[in-house]
Amino acid sequence: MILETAEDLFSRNGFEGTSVDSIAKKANVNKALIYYYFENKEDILSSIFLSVQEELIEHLKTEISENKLDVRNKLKNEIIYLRGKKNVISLILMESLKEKQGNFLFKNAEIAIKNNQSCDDQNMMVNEKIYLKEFFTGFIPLLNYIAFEDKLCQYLNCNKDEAMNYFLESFISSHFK
Amino acid sequence: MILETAEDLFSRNGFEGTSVDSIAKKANVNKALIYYYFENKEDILSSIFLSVQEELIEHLKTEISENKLDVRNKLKNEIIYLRGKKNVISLILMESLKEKQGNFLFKNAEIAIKNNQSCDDQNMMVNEKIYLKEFFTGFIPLLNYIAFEDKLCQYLNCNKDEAMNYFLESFISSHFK
Amino acid sequence: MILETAEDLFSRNGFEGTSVDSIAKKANVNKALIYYYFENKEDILSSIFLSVQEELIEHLKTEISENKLDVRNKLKNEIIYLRGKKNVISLILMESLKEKQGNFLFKNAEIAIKNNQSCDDQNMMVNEKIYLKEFFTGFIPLLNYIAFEDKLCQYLNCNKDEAMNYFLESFISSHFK
Amino acid sequence: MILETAEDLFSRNGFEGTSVDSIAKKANVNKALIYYYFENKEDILSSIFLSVQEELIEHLKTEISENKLDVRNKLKNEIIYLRGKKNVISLILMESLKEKQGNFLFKNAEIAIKNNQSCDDQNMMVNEKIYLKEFFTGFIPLLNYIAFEDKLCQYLNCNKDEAMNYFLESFISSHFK
DNA sequence: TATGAATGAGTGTTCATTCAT
DNA sequence: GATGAATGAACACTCATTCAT
Repeated sequence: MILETAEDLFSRNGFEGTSVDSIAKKANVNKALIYYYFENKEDILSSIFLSVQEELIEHLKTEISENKLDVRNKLKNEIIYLRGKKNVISLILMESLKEKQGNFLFKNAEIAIKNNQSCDDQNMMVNEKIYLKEFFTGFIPLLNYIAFEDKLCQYLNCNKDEAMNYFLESFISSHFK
Repeated sequence: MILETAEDLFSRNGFEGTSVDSIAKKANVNKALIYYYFENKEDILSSIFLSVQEELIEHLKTEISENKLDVRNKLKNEIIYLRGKKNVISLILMESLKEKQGNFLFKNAEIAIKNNQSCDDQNMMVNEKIYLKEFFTGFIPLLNYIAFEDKLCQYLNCNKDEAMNYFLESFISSHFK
Repeated sequence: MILETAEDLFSRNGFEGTSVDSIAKKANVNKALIYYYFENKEDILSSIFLSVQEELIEHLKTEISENKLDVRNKLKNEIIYLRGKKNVISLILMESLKEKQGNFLFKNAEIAIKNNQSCDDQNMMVNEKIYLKEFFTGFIPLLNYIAFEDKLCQYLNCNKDEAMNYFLESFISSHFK
Repeated sequence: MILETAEDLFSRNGFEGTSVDSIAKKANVNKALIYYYFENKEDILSSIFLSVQEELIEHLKTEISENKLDVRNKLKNEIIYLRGKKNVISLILMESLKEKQGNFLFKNAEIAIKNNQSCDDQNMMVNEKIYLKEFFTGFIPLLNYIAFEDKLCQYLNCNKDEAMNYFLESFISSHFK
């Protein structure tokens, strides 16, 4: 409950823009209790990141098995799945841009890319070239789509399904030439 | 000087992660003087965003004129230009993900996309489809490359020129099929 | 075990500088258990003081019996004995200087002085004059020597035996003219 | 004003037993203002100690000049002078007993002892032996007398002048044999 | 006895902002 | 323009203490 609330607030206002007080209040727990479970505010963030990573690994396993679908439907399912992770995705993108942050985003991209690689071609190594390609034309656009979808639909005054279809079309035609 | 310092600190630590005190100290000005020039902390951020937008418009004008170059060299020049704007790009990406933020990123993308459009085909409207395509397969990857270039090169243990070439290659082959 | 740990931490960091948490952690007991044995934090301190007083009385009894030794050797033995009580002595000196503290130090001095008096001259009352003399030229220098011995040896860069001998010499020649 | 108040509260309740809040309240200043003048709570303590040391050095200079008086009257004047420093003396004694504290007490004792030495015998070095003698039979009893005078008079139910005379008598006869 | 979880009030410290000059 | 001083509210974090089991 604390972690869910923290994730929500962090993703809305950023890590520094969220007070532990506000987490406590929204999660309906005593502030001191938060410090009973977490060493400090940073530890809350780390815990969120840790559980995301575990979930990602778990998710990638299940993904491999549903091989029957075509690319478009696979991606559609992926987007629907990722929408549920919108908050944490925004948070990761946001915090990864800061100086102090570690390589959480890069590491997770590596995990995901390695996983995809192993489907297509078992022998291919994840070298810099592949990493950069997958990262900037696959990973980043996808995560940013999830993070910006709502706001952008509002800005463009279009509905989400339409936007998703347009995004899918251009993403597929660009990423899987 | 104040704006430059603020831009630097905001981009490193985020808006909320930066105190007006720290800006004053680093810019070597009295803290109260900052409040003489700016209404409040938010106003500093707005001013940065405003000048970025003006600069973007100016930049897009000059870009049109250098039509002699091929796509690759045009992009290379663009990346070299944008590298000088790394801080503010990180800042915009970072802050645009927050709830309270407006549509600054979307507006600037629109300006840039319209500009590009007008080169290729003056009559084509910037509809949702085009916007989404350009935004997620052009604008976002490019800005994220600028923002993450240094950190990612460190993570992958490769040099910037190599990384840029790989990025350019995959960006061109995906974005300009 | 709790009392020993508390004594140790109180003497190092002072009463207010020591948290019940830190006592529990260092004593390897549950924090709530401390409150099962002691009413509150103050009660821990009182218990320490109480047991010190009991020990003092016991100690003074045994002291009388070993009358065969000369002053110097008696004092030497006393210092060696008191060294084992260094922590609690520091604690008493420290806390006795605070406003809220009672007369624990004065009372114990009285007990000790009365005891000494009764050896020399049973009929002599412990009047103010004697008390003040014994307190400030006997009790206080001795306890402070115990409390400061280690730190002072480090400061003066001398060894403990040497320091003790010098202390004994000046203490005897001043206190037992 | 802040320093005076802090000195007062620190000496009553100890450093850790005094909150910055309480200092601000009693000194009638905004709490944040305290942090405008001092880096942190420790810095307040250091500042007190620093000014004490400066005052001590200044005081020792003036002391040398009034050579006409006999020992007893000199000491009496000294006690009257030190009474005005009662708070800070308690504080120093108290804090010096803690683990984390530096050698402030020892250093000041050294300054004072060196000064006295130079009066009596210019050629005599302040070696360990002299230091220990002066520290434990001179410095410590005197400071403790100042620190405990009031409380002890209350405990013994005697008046201050009487107590001072008794103390002076035993101090002189022990320290200046 | 013993413990994990919980809490209200407090801690030191920093914040954005203002004011008098 | 420019500054040192000032402030109330908030900050992250810890405290002594309690409760349910």
